Amino acid sequence: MDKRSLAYTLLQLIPPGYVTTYASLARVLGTSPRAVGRLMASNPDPVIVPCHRVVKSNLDLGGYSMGGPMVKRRLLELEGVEFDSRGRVKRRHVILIDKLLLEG
DNA sequence: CAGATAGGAATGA
DNA sequence: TCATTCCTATCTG
Repeated sequence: MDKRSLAYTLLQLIPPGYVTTYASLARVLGTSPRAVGRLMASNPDPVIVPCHRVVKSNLDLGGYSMGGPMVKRRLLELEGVEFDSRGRVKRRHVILIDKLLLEG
């Protein structure tokens, strides 16, 4: 299984109202966070893949191709994700998927 | 090979 | 907490 497919599969484990981080995905994939960003940026199916549920490790939004970060934030808010006054995702919405796999 | 990226971690204040 | 600095994997030319 190539890393791109695996990344997509992992994203499907993140339910609406939650997000994960580039670093967390990168640890599972065995690559770098930047490479994960690459995978998303060159995403052929940005609608099928919920790539808006991936944010930076410091809980900043990160980038988004389809309309910019503003659109990304709207999508997350629609799913129930809350932001603080500085535009960061609140902690209770964050799922570190690599830790999830370790505990499970 | 050189440059650019939807990032991260260590460091210092 | 913030800004600075350096690092990484992958893509493009």
